[in-house]
Amino acid sequence: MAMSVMEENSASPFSRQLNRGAWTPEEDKKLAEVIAVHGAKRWKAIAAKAGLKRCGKSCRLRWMNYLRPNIKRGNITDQEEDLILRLHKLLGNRWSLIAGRLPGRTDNEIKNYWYSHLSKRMSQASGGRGGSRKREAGVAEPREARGGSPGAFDADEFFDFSNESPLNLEWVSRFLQHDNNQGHVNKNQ
DNA sequence: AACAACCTCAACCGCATCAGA
DNA sequence: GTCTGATGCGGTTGAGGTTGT
Repeated sequence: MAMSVMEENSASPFSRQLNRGAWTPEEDKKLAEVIAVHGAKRWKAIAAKAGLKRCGKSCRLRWMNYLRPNIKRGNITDQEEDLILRLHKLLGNRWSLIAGRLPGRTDNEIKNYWYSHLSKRMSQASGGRGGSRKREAGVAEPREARGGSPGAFDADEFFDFSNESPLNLEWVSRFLQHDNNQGHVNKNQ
């Protein structure tokens, strides 16, 4: 298992012919074309079909964070920022879960926004040290907690408002009510 | 104008989990 | 039940841009 990962994204001699670094418009175009035909799955095969010297993982990331339709680019709104702050307070560094509540935003974008804007502000607000963003989040949880740990707060269930617009006010008010009542629920799971 | 320091964000890495054989 | 490849996620890095001196 580990071998497959190592084989795909390490800098081993076996992968040195792979492109790295920034994607070119040509690569983007090829990738989008292949995904349009074959769908966004089997990334290794997609990379091969597109003739890209990229690993499947890199193709997936590029698609998910940049090329995917409905990606909302540009400034995070005040409403979104407030939501991120509150969701992070509740969920910790579960960026994909937070991103799921912000249509058009990616986990990577939210993570970057957190580290570059919000964590700094949070540490200032709490009299913290500021400075390096490394290791500042502090509320990261064990990996086994991901995907919903049994018995504890089930974020997936909590956020299952499948018939609702993710940003509608009812959901927000439900969330805020929960947050006010159990604001620290995430911390000691 | 030149340089340094800082900031932002796209991309990479390593690991865990999922799913199919 | 085990193995293996694929996928998803959070943490981290580094290039390029911006701001300050």
